[in-house]
Amino acid sequence: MSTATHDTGEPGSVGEPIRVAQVEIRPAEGLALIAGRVVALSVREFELLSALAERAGHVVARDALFQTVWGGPLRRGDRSIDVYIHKLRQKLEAAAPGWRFIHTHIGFGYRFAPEPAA
Amino acid sequence: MSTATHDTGEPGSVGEPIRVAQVEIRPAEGLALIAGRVVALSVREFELLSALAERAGHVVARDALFQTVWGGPLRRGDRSIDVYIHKLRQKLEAAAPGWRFIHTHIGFGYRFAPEPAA
DNA sequence: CTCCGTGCTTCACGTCACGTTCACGACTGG
DNA sequence: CCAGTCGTGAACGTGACGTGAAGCACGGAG
Repeated sequence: MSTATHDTGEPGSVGEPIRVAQVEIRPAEGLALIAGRVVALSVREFELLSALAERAGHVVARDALFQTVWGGPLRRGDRSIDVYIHKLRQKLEAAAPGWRFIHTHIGFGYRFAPEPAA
Repeated sequence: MSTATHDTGEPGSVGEPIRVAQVEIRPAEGLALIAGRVVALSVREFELLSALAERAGHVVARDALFQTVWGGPLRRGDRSIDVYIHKLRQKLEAAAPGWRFIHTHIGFGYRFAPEPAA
């Protein structure tokens, strides 16, 4: 099931690599590896992916996501999250064709979970 | 670990996960797991399932159900409940073929209880 | 200083999911 | 047989999300 790493640690301590299936995130280096390939991510993209991957398998609310990555309350009508989810999905799919990583839960938020494209 | 659980202990409020047989409900995430599979539910579907599962094994009156999920008195002729029970049954059966979860008690309401279809 | 590339935000518009209501058929109890 | 209740599919208005492009801000190169 879950990749052992049941993180009991706080996300505040940047340093622990996150591994979920074929996805590896190295906070210390600002680097992400998907299916063995290096994926260049910007700061926002990287933190968004981290926030999602840290709670892999769980739905993360848009609210909480924005709070974590942007550091403030999500203003109504703000579409930044959507845009960056889109950019992430593009890069992830480019690195691992045939896989889906970020799932939308309308009205709630997003869930990170590597699955075959079905 | 992460979010400090705001547990009011109130039934119907967002709080602890509900587990009944192979069904797991996570109110905080709007997520349901049936037989180990993630079942994406809309807000209404999710709250309806929660309301039923919270009183698993008991018959919940249509009145009470509507009050809990829709938050108002059930208007005569309103079929919303029926429609959403139908949607729920579809998704539940899709996730766990051969099982029946929601049982009709004509004139009274519905009862949540996982049973083999046989 | 000016030019230019990169990254983040905002805007516009199309698409789709959600929730409500309607319609019709099947079933129940009297 | 009749009236009421439920199952189920479909239509429809609304809002949420996906997505491409434009607009800013910033920093480095020339």
